[in-house]
Amino acid sequence: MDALPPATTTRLSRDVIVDAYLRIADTEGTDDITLRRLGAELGVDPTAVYRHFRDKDEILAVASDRVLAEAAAELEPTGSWRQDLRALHLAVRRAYLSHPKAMLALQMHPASMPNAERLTDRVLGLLRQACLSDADAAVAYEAMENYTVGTTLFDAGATEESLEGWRRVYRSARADVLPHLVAAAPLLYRDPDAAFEYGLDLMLDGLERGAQRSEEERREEDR
Amino acid sequence: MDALPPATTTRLSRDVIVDAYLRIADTEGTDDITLRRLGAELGVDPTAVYRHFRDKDEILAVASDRVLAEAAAELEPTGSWRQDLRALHLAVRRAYLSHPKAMLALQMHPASMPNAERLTDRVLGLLRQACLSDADAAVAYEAMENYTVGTTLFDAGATEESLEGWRRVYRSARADVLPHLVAAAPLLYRDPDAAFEYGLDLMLDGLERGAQRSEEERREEDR
DNA sequence: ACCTGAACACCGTTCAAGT
DNA sequence: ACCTGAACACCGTTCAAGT
Repeated sequence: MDALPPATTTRLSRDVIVDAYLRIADTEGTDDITLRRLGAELGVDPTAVYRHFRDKDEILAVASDRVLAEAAAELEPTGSWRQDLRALHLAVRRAYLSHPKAMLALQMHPASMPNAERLTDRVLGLLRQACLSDADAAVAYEAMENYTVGTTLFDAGATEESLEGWRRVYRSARADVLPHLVAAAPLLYRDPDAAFEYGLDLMLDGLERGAQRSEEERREEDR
Repeated sequence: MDALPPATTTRLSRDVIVDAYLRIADTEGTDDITLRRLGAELGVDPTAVYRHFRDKDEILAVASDRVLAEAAAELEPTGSWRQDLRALHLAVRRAYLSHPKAMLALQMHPASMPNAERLTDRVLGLLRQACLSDADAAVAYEAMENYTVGTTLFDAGATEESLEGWRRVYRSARADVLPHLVAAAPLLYRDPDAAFEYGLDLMLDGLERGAQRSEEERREEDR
C-alpha cells in the first residue's frame, strides 16, 4: 500500500473552496463575498483560489449549481405538468433568494452545470407534456426562466425599508393626476412571494389555455 | 434688466450632467460609465458632480426617468387594456435594453421619478380596466413589472457569444439522460424579443381569462 | 505542484484647499 | 457658491518569488 497523505491536512480544492463560500453566505446572510474574506475563511492567501478556479465568477457558478441540487432534491413529480412546473419554479426561486449573486454568475457565464441542466431538462419535458411544440417549449422555457430569475434577483435585493420607501413615494404623489398610483400605494410590495406566485399562475393559466386549444383542435380533426 | 451670466459658460447642473451621461451611453453603446469618464466628457473634475447629486446612483436614476419619458411619448391609448398593456411593456423593455444600468439604479433606490410614476399609474389603471380588484391589480403590477425588468436586464447583459455558449453546452449534454435539453438546444435563445413577447402574452392570456370569469360571475348574479 | 505576497489597475467617494 | 485634486478605502487579478 502507498502511504496516504496526512488526512488532517485540509488542502485546497474546488470543493473545499465552494464549501467555504457557501458557509460564509449562510452564516453571514449575504453571498456578496470578497476573495479576501474567502481567503480568511480558508486560512489561506486571498489569491490562492486562482490555482483552482479561473476567476471569481467560476467559484460562484459552481456554488450555485450545488444550491440547485438541494432545490431539485425537494421535488417529487406528481404527474400534473402544471403542478410540477409550479413547484419547480418555486424551488428555484428559493435557491435564488438565498444565493442571488452566485445565481447571477451562473446565468451570465455559460458552463456545463449538471444540476442546472437537469432542471432545465425537466422544465422542457413538462412543457412538452403541456402540448407545446418544440419551438414553443424553448421560448416558453426562456420566458419562465427569465421571469423567475429576474423577479427573484430583484426581490433578493429589496429590503423592508426600500419597499416602504416606494410606498411612501407613491402615497405622496398627486392624487388628481395619478389616482391609481396613490390608491394602490398601501397595497404594493406587501408580499413579494405572493406577487411572484400570482405572475407564475398567470403564465400557467396562459399555458393551460393553449393546451386546451390544442386538445380541441385534435378533437376537431378526429370527427 | 439685470446682466445675464455669459451664455457660453456652460456651468454644471443636474440637467447638464444627465445629458452628458446619456450622450456617452448612446455613443459608446454601454451605460456602464465611470465618474472619471463622465468628468472627462464634461471637461470637469470627476468629483465635481457630487455638488449636484448625492451619489452616482442618483445620476443614473434621474437619467433613467428621462429615458422613460421618451418611452411613454410613443404610446397612444387604443381603448383595449390588453393592447395598451402590451405596448406599454414593450416600450419599457426598449428603454431598459438601451440603458440597463440606469434602470437598475432607479429600481433599487426609491425616489420620486415623475415619468416612472406616470407609467406605473397607467399600468394600474389598465389592470383595473381588466376587472381586477385593487389588491389583485397591485400584485399583478408587481408581477408584470418584475417580469419586464428582470427579463430585459438579462437580455441586455447577454451577447451573441454567451447565447451561443449556452446552446453549445446544452447540445453536448448526454442525450440519454437529458433528452429534452439536447433536443431543445438548437432552438434556444434564438430571439430574446420573441421570448419576452411570448411570456408577456402568456400573462395577458391569464389576465384575460380572469376578466372573462369576472364577467361570467356578474351575469350569474344578474339573473 | 501549490501557495505567498507585493503590486497593479481600477472603482466610488471624502474633504480640505483653492477661486 | 462651486470646482479642484490629492487621498482613501476598497475591489479582482497578475506574476515573480518562495517552498
